[in-house]
Amino acid sequence: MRENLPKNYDPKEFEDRLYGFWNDNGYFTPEIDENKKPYTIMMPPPNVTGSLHMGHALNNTIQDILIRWKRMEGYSALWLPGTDHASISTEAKVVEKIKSEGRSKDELGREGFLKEAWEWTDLYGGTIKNQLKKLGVSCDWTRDRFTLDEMLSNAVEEVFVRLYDKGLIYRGDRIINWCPSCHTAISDAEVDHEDSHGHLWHVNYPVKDSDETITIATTRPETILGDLAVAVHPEDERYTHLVGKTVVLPLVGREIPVIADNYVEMEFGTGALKITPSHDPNDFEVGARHGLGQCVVIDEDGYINENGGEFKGLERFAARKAIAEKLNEEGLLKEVKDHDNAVGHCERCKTVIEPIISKQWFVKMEPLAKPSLEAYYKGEINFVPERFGKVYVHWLENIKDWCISRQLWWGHRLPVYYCDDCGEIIVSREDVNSCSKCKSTNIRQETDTLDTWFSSALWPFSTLGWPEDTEDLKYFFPTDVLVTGYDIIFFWVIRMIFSSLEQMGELPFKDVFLTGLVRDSEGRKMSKSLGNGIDPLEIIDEYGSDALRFTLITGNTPGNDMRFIIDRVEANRNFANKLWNATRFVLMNLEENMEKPTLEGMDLQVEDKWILTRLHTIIGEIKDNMDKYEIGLAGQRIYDFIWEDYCDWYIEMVKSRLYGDDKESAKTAQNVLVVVLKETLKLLHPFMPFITEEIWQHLPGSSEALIVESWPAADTDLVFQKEKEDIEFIKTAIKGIRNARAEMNIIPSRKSKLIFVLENDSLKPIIEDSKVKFMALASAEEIVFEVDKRNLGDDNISVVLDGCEVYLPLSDLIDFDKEIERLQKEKSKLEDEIKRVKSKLSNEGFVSKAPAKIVEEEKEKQIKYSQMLENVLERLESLKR
RNA sequence: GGGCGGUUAGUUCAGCUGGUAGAACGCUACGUUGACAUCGUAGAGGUCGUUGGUUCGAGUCCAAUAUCGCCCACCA
Repeated sequence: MRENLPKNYDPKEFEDRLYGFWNDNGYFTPEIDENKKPYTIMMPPPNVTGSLHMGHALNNTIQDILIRWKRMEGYSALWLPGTDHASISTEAKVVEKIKSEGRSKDELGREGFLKEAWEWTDLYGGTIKNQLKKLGVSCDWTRDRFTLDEMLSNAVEEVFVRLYDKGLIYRGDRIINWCPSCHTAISDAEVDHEDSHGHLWHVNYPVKDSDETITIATTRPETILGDLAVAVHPEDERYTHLVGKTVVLPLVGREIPVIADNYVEMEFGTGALKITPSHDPNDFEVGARHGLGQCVVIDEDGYINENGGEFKGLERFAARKAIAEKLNEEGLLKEVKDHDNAVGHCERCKTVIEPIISKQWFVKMEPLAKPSLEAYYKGEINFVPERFGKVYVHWLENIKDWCISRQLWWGHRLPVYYCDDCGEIIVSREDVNSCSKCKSTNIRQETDTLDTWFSSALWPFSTLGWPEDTEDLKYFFPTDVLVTGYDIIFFWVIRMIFSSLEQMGELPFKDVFLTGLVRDSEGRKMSKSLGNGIDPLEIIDEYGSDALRFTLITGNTPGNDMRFIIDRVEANRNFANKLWNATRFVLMNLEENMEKPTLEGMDLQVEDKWILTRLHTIIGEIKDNMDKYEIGLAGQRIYDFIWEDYCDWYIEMVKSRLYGDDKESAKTAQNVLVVVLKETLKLLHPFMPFITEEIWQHLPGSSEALIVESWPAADTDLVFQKEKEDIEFIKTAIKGIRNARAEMNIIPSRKSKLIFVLENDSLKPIIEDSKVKFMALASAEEIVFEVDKRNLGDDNISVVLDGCEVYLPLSDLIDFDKEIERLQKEKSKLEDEIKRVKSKLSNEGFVSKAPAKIVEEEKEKQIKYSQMLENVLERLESLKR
């Protein structure tokens, strides 16, 4: 059954195969088991027609690590995947597609367009899911959801109706952000403000029946056409006498009042502000306060309408230019200044947003925001890293009503019906055919659809079957952690929280793990327009999924942006290769008949106890790291353990036993090698699932699948303090000897005799016990002990250690000047150390105030280093003679 | 105008509740020892942006400041 591992690490050979193996065996699908604790993560649904980018790769890797870890810890772990219909984004793609075929939305009509959209979805909907599989995501595909699924659409309707009935959804004429290109309203969150260089036009408005003029300042002269007042600050003495008077609107001739309002900043511009209630959110407010009414001059396409007189039909920016010119001609343009300000752009298409008055549907936010803030203040929401809590609070404290209606077709149509006879508005879960008030059948459904985030806000529970009281919902809700990018806190995280508090009465998750952005190697945001995006699939193809995953989660911290450096992927691929080859080594040295590796009845040697101690130490440390979401640190610890402790030291130390005559000792080593390797594979599995599973299945005594093995627990019976210290000493000695030999340019093939001169007997058994290790790892040919170093000649290299000196007689090879130089270096190192320790210990404050333990350690160091220095000095003296 | 983050070895980044600065890559020298050259051994490289403060002791806490970047924001 056990076959050999192929000679080369080739992730392509097994990654897809293992994904299929896991998925086909149902390992991703958790059982609803009351004896187990649930652990739930909802995958942030990518756009249904999107494709995988590094951001997805990062946060899905994190989720996969968490879910695999918890699954191994024995939880019933559900990771629910799905996709988002992404209304505006998908609709734009479909519009573009039909446009390229010479057709338009209007031609197709609603039904026809939706048919196209579904075809598009069917065509591209599977793409990102298949790409995610390449990454190794162990999510439950049997519970795959789509925001337009019937089940989720029911949830959307239910929430809409409930909120409406509670008065939390209302319809109204408000000033909203209009995208003239996407031809829909969008919410505040969907507007990107970009600083742009513009101008500040100072325009004279003549005061009626007077020679006076009042000069206003505006960045948007085209909106003059819609002005309904000029406002000044109530306390602005320059204008007090004009308040209440009337001015004549240039170009238009309309007579409008001068009003006083606190909103006006006296210092800005001229201190006089034109008021255009229909095309500026602030002016809208001012206008409402003063009962100015409305005057719409820009239409939904961004063109001046019939209210614009001679400018009718001009595009808004052309109108700006034309109007500025006309004002200039008429001598009303006092001056034009350069002026930078933030201009709102459509997040999706980058078109400049036009604030317009429009009848739209809104969610009243204040009552929903309040509980969300309270939950946070009570400490019930844990942001990782914590600082994002402030972002959350700031947004909620300044929240405005949420415009949820979109003039789009791809999405959830509002469950709203209008009676054309009596004007009744009916909001209903079921289709409405007749008016509940006048019984008329002259009924039509609202044509608008909902903001795509309205449905994703319900994701944590709509995916589990809510509003039905399903078994899934009862068992898996609330979820445990949300993993997503900090850029969608406003769009999504907050909305899920208030939606869940409102509908479910509890938080949708306890922890919010926020990832940073993956940038290119120069720190730029990856973007299509720059063409600097790195395709995760290409990386996987070249280096393997495990290498990519490991790269994404190490060497960075949550919430901080990271640069994608290809060299790091290569390094991690090399790490996988290292593990692969270490396994091959273990396998080729196993007895054919080994069935189940065990520590039972084994006569553990000192290095066996050392590696077990190291293993069980990191098991504990990794648990701590994982509990704190320090997954990068956890990964780093396993990496170091495998490469340094296991490969560089343990395997090397154990080789002589494997090849030696002592069969029992060899057998013990074999068992420890496999036992430790298998525990290590478990620890590494969440991070590098493919290679670990592949190796696992090749090892003796393995269960059928590592993915469902249980997570290692730290075992104090396998922590051996004495043996650990002994091996640490041996390592230091070997390193010291190697160092000395390298500095003296002694080639490794030239073996040397090691003469140990001990300060006392305590080290003797330890050294004797490790004779073989010195032979192998320090190129020794013989080990002897000498009591009196005066018996040794000068033709030695001397390595000074804590508690002993090691002499290497290599008379013919020794360049004494070099040896003196080397010892001088040792000397100054030790002197520096002693100086540091002494100054610390002579500091009255340190000795009296620092913890006794720290002081004691420093004292011990002083003695140790002094002794070592003495030995070095002695040695130097004898060489100089 | 507010808020936040970065500033640590040539490069990319770690560094938890303060106690002699770490990794990877790169670089230098050596190495065909029976897993691995996608490797091994050894080495060089840092006044932890600057200035103050708290402390016996600060990369680590506090305050200023410089610089880069991000987010929010109704001075038109």
